[in-house]
Amino acid sequence: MTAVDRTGYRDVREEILRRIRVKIWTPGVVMPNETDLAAELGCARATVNRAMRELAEEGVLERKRKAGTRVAAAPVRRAQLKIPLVRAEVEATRAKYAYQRLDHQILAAPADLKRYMNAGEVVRLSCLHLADDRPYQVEDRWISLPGVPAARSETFSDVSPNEWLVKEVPFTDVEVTFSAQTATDEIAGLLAQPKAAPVFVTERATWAEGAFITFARLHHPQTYRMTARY
Amino acid sequence: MTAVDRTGYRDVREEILRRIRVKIWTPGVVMPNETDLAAELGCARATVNRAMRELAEEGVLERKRKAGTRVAAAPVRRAQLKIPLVRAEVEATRAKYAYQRLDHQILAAPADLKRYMNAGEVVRLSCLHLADDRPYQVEDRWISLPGVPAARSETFSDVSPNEWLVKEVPFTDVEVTFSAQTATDEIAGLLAQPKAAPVFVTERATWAEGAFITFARLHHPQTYRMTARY
DNA sequence: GAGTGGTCTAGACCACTGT
DNA sequence: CAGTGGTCTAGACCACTCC
Repeated sequence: MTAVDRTGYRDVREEILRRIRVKIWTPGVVMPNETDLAAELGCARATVNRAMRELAEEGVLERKRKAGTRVAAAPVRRAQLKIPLVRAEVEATRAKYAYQRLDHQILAAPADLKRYMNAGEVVRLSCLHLADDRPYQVEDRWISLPGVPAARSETFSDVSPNEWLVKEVPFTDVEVTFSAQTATDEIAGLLAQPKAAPVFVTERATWAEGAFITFARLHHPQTYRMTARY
Repeated sequence: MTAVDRTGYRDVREEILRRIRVKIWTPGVVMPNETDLAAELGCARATVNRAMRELAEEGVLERKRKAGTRVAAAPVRRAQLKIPLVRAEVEATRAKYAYQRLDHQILAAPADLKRYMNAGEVVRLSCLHLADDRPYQVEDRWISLPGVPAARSETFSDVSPNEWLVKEVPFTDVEVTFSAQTATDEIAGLLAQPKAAPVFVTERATWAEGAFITFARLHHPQTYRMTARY
């Protein structure tokens, strides 16, 4: 007895994608509206709405009130990038995670950070993250003391700034940027890479309710891969 | 007259985030269930559900049936990465886009692609994308002929494989990988970069309904930046 | 002005899973 | 087995925007 069950939003989603693949609906062309499609597929309008809304968020459909829903003509697909703690990232590979604080100072905000904060002091940190005792990531970090006063009395000798900040100032607004750069001699040395080796650099700026919190520059050796699906 | 309106899912979302920031709810601790929170905030359970569900998708909350909802203890935040066509990416910077096909052959699938396809022929392409007549991206691409038979008769002399494929085989499943690599002499030359310069490499493998479609390796000069917010 | 998506509600049943 | 989230429904009102 094939239990056909009810038409769920996943079914609607798959049916929509199928019709696009089979070219029943082609890019730029208006599809049926929610009410009609719901009637055709035998489900509530809300079910169709959820399916279409999520496909629109992923960049597959374009929706406009009154104008209706179309298959995206110039698709801008959206991939979800998972951003874990370094520790979790390392431990996910079954490697042993270790952390070393290399440098720790308090100083006036340097010119580099002018984009993020005009004045005030910062905690300046340099750290090394290891996987199975091999260098995994070099972290250069600046924490705004106006933004996070509690950072002044923290030494970061045992807890990485990443983990400390997540507990202290959770769920901030973040901007990440990825690029390929030439390692400085210092970074190359720390990562056990040849001089002028390419490094994968993640730069992360963080705000909480509009107030600047921290900026981090993370350097990975050439072997590093960042992956996403969509 | 302050129009207080109804409590929408965005309001619920903000209220939840506020309570986390103010540490009313802290990482690892169970929050009220949907029914109770809906009653407290004066809205329907479905409204709370949508807010909590979306926050869970972003990695802010962890939800389990029966166990309830908690603030994520080891937050794995999720950033949305927008992946446009190269043309759109270039034109978004108000630069003039141009495309050159450098090489075009049909050959047996090389060993590199064993991970994706065992046998059969492929279209092998090498292309250059330009922004204001300056090299922007070098594209190495392999298109599976078993997967996309129509590719055999296409020359790709005017239309980039990216754009052609999007129209021919829309909305596929994709895996993207980003890394920093050392440019080969050929790539460095095409990108007008010094020898052994670091390049930002995007590798993209594509399937449609389980069938392998194409693999592309995209090389960007060191100046390239990829950005996301969350 | 009219049609479309955007959202909310109240209620229901179900699926999963901790205890 | 009982509590929680997951989803569906039918109906409603609203906001936007094309015509």
